[in-house]
Amino acid sequence: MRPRSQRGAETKKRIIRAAADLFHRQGARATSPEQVIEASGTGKGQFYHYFKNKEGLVHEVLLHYLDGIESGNGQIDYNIGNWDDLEKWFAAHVAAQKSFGMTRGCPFGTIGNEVTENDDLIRSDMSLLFEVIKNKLAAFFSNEKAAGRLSGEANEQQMAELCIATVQGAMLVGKIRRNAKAVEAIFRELLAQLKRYKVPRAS
Amino acid sequence: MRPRSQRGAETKKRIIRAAADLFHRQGARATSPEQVIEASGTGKGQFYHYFKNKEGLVHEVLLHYLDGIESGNGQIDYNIGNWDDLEKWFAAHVAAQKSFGMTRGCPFGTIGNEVTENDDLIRSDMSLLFEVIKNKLAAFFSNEKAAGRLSGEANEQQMAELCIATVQGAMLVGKIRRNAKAVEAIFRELLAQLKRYKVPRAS
Amino acid sequence: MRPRSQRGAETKKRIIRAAADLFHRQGARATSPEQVIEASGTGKGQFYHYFKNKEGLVHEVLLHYLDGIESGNGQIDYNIGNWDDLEKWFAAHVAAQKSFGMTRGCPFGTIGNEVTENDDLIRSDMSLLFEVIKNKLAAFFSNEKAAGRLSGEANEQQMAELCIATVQGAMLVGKIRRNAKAVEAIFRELLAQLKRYKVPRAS
Amino acid sequence: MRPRSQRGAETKKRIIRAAADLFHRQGARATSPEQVIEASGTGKGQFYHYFKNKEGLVHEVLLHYLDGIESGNGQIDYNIGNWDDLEKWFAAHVAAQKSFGMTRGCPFGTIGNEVTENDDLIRSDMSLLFEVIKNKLAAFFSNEKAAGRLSGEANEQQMAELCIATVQGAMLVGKIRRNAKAVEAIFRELLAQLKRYKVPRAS
DNA sequence: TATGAATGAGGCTTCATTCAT
DNA sequence: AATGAATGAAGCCTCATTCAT
Repeated sequence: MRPRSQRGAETKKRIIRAAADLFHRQGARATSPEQVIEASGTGKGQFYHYFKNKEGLVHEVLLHYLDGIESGNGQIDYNIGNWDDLEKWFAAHVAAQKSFGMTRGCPFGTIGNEVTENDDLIRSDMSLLFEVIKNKLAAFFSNEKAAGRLSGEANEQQMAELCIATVQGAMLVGKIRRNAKAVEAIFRELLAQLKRYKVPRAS
Repeated sequence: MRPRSQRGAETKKRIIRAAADLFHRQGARATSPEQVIEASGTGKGQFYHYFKNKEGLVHEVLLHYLDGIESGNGQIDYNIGNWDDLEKWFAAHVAAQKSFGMTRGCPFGTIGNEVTENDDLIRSDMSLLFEVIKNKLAAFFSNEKAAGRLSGEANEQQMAELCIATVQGAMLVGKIRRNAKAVEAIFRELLAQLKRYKVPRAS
Repeated sequence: MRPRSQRGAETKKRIIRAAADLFHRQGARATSPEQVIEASGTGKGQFYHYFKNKEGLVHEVLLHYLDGIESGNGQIDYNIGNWDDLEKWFAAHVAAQKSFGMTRGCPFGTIGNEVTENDDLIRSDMSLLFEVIKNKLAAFFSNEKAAGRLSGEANEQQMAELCIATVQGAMLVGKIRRNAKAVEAIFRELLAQLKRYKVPRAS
Repeated sequence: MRPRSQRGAETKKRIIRAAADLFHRQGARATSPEQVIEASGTGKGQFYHYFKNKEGLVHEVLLHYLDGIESGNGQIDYNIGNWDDLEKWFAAHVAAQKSFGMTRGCPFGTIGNEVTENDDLIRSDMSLLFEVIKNKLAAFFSNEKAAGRLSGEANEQQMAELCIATVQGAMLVGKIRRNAKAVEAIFRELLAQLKRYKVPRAS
């Protein structure tokens, strides 16, 4: 048996994980606290003990995703050191989608899409999430540029943003079409485009 | 007073328009029939007289969008004849978003993102919608190719899909960031990439 | 084409017949005017043209049944002249039930059961219906008695009432059990009992 | 204040009792959850906390009746040891009906009559209910037979079924007619018939 | 830390009826 | 005689949350 002080933290984690899965499957709006409670095998009291309200849970789910990105413990590896890693990064997104039979989109996009004018907390969480990812991608492009392997014309920030936007849109299309091939084609096209910025190796 | 045969059709249109706006603002899931009823100035009975249920309304809203695309009466002009038109097409998306203070994403994506495993009707409507748009874009690229103005390497279908995915993702990012500049940058980057396929004019 | 003055009467009949079937299947309470309208292939206006309201329809359905009993045009023959006819009368009830796969009870009982304190019109219709049937049965017993074939101890009214009550109860049991055998057994028992009043023929 | 473990159970009982009364008065179909909630002095949430849905409530009401029959705590005593008890059993049904001014039928029949093809849960509950009652009655007849006080010709099961069916039908007729005398006459007739199976005492 | 009873607002839908043509 | 648009009350149920233990 674990030390008492950790039991609670585990319950909370269990709730967050159950919620993340449900949010991914059906969106946060369509997920009721009850469903999360049931899926996590907890009780109503626990839920409101650990989270102020449903919005608080969404917030923590997003922080959990953020942590996964920054710590490298998440589903997808955001540490991109070379073009191969970038290719794998795209591939990992399709793979994740395939693992759910192409019935889900990107977990971030699914939540982000639902924010409205009043959901400032969640919106800023999402904003941060995209920012962090952008920086990871931009860092790679910058490194390449610094090493003289990327054309001076390349705008690293813009390229990174394009990658994020395309991944979001492609996964949406993939879910709508229930078709992985479409997503792969989009990624292939984008990669082909980006690689045109590559500076040919001196022989 | 209107001829009898149009009375009903107008009420229905009014409901669809009110719904489209609410769905765009807050998503279909977060929009209750009651809100639509109120916004359209109708009664509960009328709502269910014209639509089997809420899903039926979403369906008809999507058909309405489809009609707007095909007839050219929609907000955005999908008839693209040259690179300028394409540029305008992207610009129109940002403009639309700006007109709502960057608080909304793409009306299609907003609905599409909410689709779950069981929403087969809506999913196939969305699928058709994207298909139609893709064909409009692909037709432009094909024409360019046929005219020898686009590299033989270009894959028109893939390019079109990339455009769609990027527009969807960019508008999502734009809504999350509440920032039009980001969207514009993404579109600029994408356009720059696509234009690289252009065959330089013979002098 | 029929003379104009009869077309309306036919529509009304069509509504009544559709309603009778639906009431039998699922009860009057569970049957909405809309269902009747749809089943009869009429329009809303017609319904309220011919019937004051839903209660009015139930009323007319019951009058229709009454007419069937009195005219002999109904499903079941209430003209009982000898013990064989009585036996057939019981058998006809089971047969009717079987024709619906034992999923329905007696059409009268199904409607009668639903009356509440305030349904005075329907209650008195039902009362009349039972009265008419009772008289048909009692008449038979009285004739038998007059002919010296039934014991002087026999109370014809009471016997008739017992028959009606048992038929109602048996058909309920039959529907609940989805079992014709049970109904047949009950009728067999009742008939055996009633026949004990028979005066043995002088040899 | 009550021990915690009983708080919920009492609320549930309160709902069941309120529902049983309303179902008896106006049928289950005509009774809305809201009416039950109001009559039981509970809230909507509690209703659906304790019952999956309205059908679940009907189910539990029937189980409650079943318990009343088996435990002997119900309104009517089903433990019949002699002919006097049987007579009292019939009398108790009329008495119950009278206590409501002959405006209600049998609580079981009222619910059972409303059953349709799709109400499998309720139908099987009703089936069980009738089965249990039948067994109680049949046991009495069997005992009498074993003791040589009932003719060997008597079919105990059939007699029991006849009793049940007749009670159901008679109470329906009683409610329709608003007349206790009619019910009493039917019961009198049935009893007279059944007693003819009695074997005369050896002198 | 944990449980689940309690609350009431609101979501989706059907109903019964009336009205205009 | 016929159609179907319009109305609003009500029916069934879920939601998000708080409270008592």
